Amino acid sequence: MDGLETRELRYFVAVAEERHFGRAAERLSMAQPPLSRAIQQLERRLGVVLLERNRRGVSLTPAGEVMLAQARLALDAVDAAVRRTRRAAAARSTLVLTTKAGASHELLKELLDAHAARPGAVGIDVLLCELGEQGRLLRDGRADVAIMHAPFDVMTGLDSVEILTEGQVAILPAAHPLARRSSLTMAEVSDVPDLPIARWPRHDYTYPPGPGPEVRSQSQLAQLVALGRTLLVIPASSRAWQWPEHVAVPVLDAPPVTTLLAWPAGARSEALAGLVETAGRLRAGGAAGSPGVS
Amino acid sequence: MDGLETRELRYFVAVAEERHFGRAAERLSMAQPPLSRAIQQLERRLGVVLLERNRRGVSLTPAGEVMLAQARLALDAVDAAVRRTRRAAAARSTLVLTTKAGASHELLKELLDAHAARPGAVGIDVLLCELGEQGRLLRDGRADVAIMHAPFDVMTGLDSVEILTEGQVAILPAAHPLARRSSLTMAEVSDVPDLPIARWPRHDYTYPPGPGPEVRSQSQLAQLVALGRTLLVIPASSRAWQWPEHVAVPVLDAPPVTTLLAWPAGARSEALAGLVETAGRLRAGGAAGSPGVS
DNA sequence: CACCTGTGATACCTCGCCGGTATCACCGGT
DNA sequence: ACCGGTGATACCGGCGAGGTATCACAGGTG
Repeated sequence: MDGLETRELRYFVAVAEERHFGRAAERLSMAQPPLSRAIQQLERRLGVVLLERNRRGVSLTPAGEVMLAQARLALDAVDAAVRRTRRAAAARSTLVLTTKAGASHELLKELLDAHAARPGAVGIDVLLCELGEQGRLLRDGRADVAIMHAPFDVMTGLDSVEILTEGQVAILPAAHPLARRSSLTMAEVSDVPDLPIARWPRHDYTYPPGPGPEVRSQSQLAQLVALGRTLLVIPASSRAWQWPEHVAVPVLDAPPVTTLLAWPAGARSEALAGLVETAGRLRAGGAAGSPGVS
Repeated sequence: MDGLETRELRYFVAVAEERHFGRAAERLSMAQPPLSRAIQQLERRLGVVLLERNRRGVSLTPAGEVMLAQARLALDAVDAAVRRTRRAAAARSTLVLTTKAGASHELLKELLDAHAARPGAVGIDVLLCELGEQGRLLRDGRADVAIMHAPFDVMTGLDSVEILTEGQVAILPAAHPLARRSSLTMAEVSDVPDLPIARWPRHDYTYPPGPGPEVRSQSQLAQLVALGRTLLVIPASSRAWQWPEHVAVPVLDAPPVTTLLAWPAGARSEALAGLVETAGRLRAGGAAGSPGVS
């Protein structure tokens, strides 16, 4: 009746992402015909058509979209099982903490120092990641705990404790007229003709239309900011973006950003509980929860 | 490098749960030798010893315990992928709502009526389950939404909206001395010699020690209550437990029970959002969140 | 309009590995 | 010493995963 091996899920994800059997087969290091057959078998077993075979590659049916999202989650869960089991077997266990490169420098340092000061605290490995990759890393077991930022990061499936809430500032070239202002509004910064806001790729790797430059990474964006080609609205504490030739002006009506310490819902470990308690103590902001130690 | 087919996870879970290769093989409808080999191969690929082979069956290493928990989650995620994809393909989609049999009768009826009154509301199938099975059903895709009760049910990985908070009552035989009281305390009901509180099995199927009868299902417990062999502390609205020959006495210091409508974190569907909104409107208690519709 | 190109599907074959049977090695309790 | 029950090993057979060759089809393109 059921079954569904991870192999089939991996195949489907490859085809769904590449939208092309040939490229997917190449990515999977296999020939195209068995891949076609495997997908057909998957569709037969599910009793559901997942792909529309067009003349130029394939496209996803609505059910296929659901399958893609669910298959990614399931594959992440399998990866997490492997990683967490391996780490559980390693004698000296450490916590892997992941955070967006450049964000919350002082806060992270403070947290690590406070944690290291605890008697019997386990070591913490810091794993820097891009953009909103923290959730993925937590879900597939590459990380145990993450520093994330509401309302930007998707927190579904994660538990978290609040560390810090702060306002946002606009980063502008010092010579720009707006740089002399003591404060700004979102309406003002979102429509500055000579400093259009950068555009990030969507999930399908295309870019939304607009005048701003296209960027794919934080370092590209940093370069553009340094060149005075775009402006940025970021949490006040993100020092990594601040150069001498730029100024930071508070944006009054930008939504406040909350820095959170997050972990996979249901995680149960002594070490994690200790770190979360340390974080909660660091800033006695309202705790949203705490990892259970059964 | 990695791989890990769900077959291997299923095999491991069977052996870990049965703590016996032979019984696990029988449960899997296969012979014992290939099962042994598959587990050995799994351990080799992970580079981790998961099982201690004792003379009388097997026991789990600490890493094996981690693997068991993670493998269950991963297998649930795979099942969920299948179920959600099939349901996405079914033209006329319905929501599957699950709830503990017997709990929150009136509330559920009210919710279903209110939902049915909405224009364009999708159908709702009700799936009755045992004990704290709701979370499992949500995680493996057999249900889309559940009625759960804090602080009893584990809410990790789930989003929820509060529907109702209420006190708890003790259910006693009408003839019992305590039944004439207008209220009771936990201290009083937890130590009634002739009505010892029933004991539920732990996860390893053993029972905690104590004088109370051992029960494995709600219906067994109902039978014992009807026989006047045990007492019960339950939410005031759980009518299913109330017979003419019993009385309900409020227990003043019992923790209040909150009835919640819960769904898998990250679920995104128009139909679910509608139901959640209806539930939130039903009782304008504080909403803990709402499912995103991207 | 014939032809070439690039797509996924089909036909057919091979061989790896998954599972079955038979048996062993080990040990604990009579 | 013996027997029963455990998991491990040896060996074998068949299914199915994957490879190669090829087809069917639809668009461009001269």
